[in-house]
Amino acid sequence: MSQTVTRALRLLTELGEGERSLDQLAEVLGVHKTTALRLMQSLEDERFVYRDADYRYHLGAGLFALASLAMEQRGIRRIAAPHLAALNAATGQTVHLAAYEGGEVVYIDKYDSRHKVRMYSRVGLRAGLHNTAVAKVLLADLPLSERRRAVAGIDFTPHTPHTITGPQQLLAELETVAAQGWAQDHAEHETFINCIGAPVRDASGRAVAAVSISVPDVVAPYEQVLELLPQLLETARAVSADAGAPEDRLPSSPTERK
Amino acid sequence: MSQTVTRALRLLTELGEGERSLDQLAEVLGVHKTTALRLMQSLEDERFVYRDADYRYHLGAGLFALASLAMEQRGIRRIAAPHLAALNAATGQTVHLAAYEGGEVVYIDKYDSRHKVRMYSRVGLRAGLHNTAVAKVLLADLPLSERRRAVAGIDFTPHTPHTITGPQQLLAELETVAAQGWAQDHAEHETFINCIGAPVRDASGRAVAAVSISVPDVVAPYEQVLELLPQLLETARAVSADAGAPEDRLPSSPTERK
DNA sequence: TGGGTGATTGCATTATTCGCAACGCTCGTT
DNA sequence: AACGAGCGTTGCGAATAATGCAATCACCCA
Repeated sequence: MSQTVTRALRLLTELGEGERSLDQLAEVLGVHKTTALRLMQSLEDERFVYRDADYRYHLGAGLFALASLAMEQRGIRRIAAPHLAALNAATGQTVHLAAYEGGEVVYIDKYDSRHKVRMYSRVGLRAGLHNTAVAKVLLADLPLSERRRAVAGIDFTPHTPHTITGPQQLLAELETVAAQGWAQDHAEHETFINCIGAPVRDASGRAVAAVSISVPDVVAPYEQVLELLPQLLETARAVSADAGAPEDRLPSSPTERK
Repeated sequence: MSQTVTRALRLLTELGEGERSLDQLAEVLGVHKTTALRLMQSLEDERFVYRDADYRYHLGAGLFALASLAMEQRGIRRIAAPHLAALNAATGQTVHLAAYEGGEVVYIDKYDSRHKVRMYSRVGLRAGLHNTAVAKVLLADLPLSERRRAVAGIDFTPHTPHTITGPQQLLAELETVAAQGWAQDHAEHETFINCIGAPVRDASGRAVAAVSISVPDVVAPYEQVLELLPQLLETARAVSADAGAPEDRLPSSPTERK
């Protein structure tokens, strides 16, 4: 593990909070400002940061370029985009696209609700593995060994009275999810939000992403959220089809839950 | 300058091209794979990269998170988004948003043409300083000293017969641009593409970004592109107004060129 | 003109990175 | 079932590259 790289990345993360002077950055790392300077010079050289006329550092265009390449590499995002936009337009609700990556589930796209209530989530952030619909969908599709491993690492701190509290319970839930082809988060993450999620499959038949709709209580109660299920499954089906998923892995009509 | 950081960033850039194995990455740097491994471990720790089941490295979610923060910090991008989308929808042409940053001009947003012809540009990439409409707009707004400095650093390699070939010519052109409130690229970058660009100002009155429309010859000739000028200026005006630009810095109707 | 803030550079010290070699793991082959 | 190739990982001395200090420079304001 490289101390130098870790420091440089921490500086980048710090800049994510906003512009910083050299002294402020040195302070963050607890190093001499000379050290911070040289780290920043390298970052500046590669255009990951730039300095404005006041010598303040900002995140730079190199980062954009890289991020936009990364996004393109996730072809599923581009394929999904029009379908997600349509779903967002049709339902007016918050729509997320998430993927499994190295033991965690991260949001890779988001379409905001047309209501004032905004969700606390952002592209690049992790989704809770045991209390979000997208994570359940993705975990449910993993091979059993990896699924167990992922579940074993979860911190089951309850966020709400409905939060799943242990690995056994989650594994059982994942079986249900796998069987029915969709997942829900019934006030498990936030007391006032319900979600439903469905898998998106590519040509390999594996779930490479998950789509979800999130609805706050104030907008619609739980029962009405379930009524959106057909639209969600249809969206997931359309995206999967565009991604070349085999016919027999496409979701059919919703099945009864439990 | 930190060798370690530079290497780590080069690895990230390499991953921008696609997934890579550890050996491939070590090869790129010309170092022992142990060295590459430890750099990557640090990057992985901070979620800038992740490894798939085959131990191949990919760009990771930490990068997305950071880039999306960086985008948010550029408030102008969010403010401009609906107006750019509208301009793109109304004209059907490629629309760019660019900003000046540390001596260069970079694209910070892009809306694709609805025609098959796609432009070679991408969010995060640099725009040529002497052969693009957006750069002319932004350079024209700089204080004279900085403008001269920026112009001094330009490589005036001609791309087309129309490319501006020297600093004097460019500085003169920038005067024109500043006076008329918009810029053009008349086949200066690519023989078959014409652009027009206009400044977006914020509360300080400075040009913090530039909007442009790019049109390939095959879609419409130069003269027709100029007919889009009122729409472009109106868009720039609307974005500037939303960004709190003072009334007297807003563009008025187009003036005659030269 | 002078003092203060903040960035930058030269240099000696040493912590940190580096490459090597050995180990371990997985997978495909015989 | 044993073998071997291919890759990723780890332990450890060698030495390179990062570090902090102090001095210098550049700029702004009183």
